[in-house]
Amino acid sequence: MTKTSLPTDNHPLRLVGQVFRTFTRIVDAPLRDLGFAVGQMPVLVALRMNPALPQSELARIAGVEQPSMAQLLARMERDGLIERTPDPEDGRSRRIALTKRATTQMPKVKAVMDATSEGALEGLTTSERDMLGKLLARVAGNLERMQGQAEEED
Amino acid sequence: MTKTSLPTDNHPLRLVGQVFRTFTRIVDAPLRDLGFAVGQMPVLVALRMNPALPQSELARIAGVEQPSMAQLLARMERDGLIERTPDPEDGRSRRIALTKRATTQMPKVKAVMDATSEGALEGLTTSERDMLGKLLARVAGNLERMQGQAEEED
DNA sequence: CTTATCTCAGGGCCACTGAGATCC
DNA sequence: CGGATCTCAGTGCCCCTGAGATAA
Repeated sequence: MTKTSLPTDNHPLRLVGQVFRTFTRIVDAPLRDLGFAVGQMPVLVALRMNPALPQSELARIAGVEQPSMAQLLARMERDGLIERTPDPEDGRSRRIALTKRATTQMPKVKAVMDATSEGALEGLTTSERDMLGKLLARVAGNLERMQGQAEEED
Repeated sequence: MTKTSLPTDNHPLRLVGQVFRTFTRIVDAPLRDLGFAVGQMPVLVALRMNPALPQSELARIAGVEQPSMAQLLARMERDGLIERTPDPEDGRSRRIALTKRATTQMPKVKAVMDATSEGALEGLTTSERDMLGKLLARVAGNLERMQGQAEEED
């Protein structure tokens, strides 16, 4: 029972931060070797499911402001991961798509992510994994709701 | 109803990232109003439990390199949150301690963190919270182990 | 004219590596 | 002399706000 008093926080939320940071640190080097970065994952996933999206939509999906997404996409364009082509139907907008090179590399990216995820979940049964996913989804839902409410209070 | 969440990648790990980012975004503003930042939380918790630690120890606790911690502490010193005093027993080292002002503000910081955590966990029963904590702890343990192994492979 | 989309400019935080200075 | 501790300098990423330009 000793355990240098951590009476203050039993918050699972602290653990979430720790898991996130450690995961990021582990995955950072191999992704960098492939020419990718951790922050790009939401964009990659979105573009794999939907091959041509406007910047505003990507910002919405990733939950960041537009200039933040613009900057992220600028880095990705610089690194040859995406292409921006004019939207024929809207002169203000440009469609974002993965380059051939990025598409080719995607399986390796996915392999890195999957292998690390599998390592992280090692020793958990299928039903435990399922439970973890469901609990996290509920927490994520709560937080999204809280964030939405905060935005209405201008 | 477009519903951005096509269940292609169900990794709980993706959810962890989402939870972490949303949580950070929510607490960021109120903490900033109090003069604190999210990245300082590990330091604050460590210093509240142990009132005078060397920089190297804080870096170890937070799991970052020394220059990263030095920079974080420089910002905290600039903002009047910590003080560095010479270590009487080791001329190379300086002891880091919270300022009176920071100590005074700590309850408010804790209140923000606790309230947001509670909101995030809303609707989860006690046993579900417990389960979530235990599963996350196991995942965190797996990742720490993986990170340790990676470091041995220079 | 108003609104939406994107760009540009500038600021801040947090992480890293590499190269020292200083003390044990 | 090593080795530990911290500083300094430079880099990169990702996020923000505010102020435009341009097209719907």
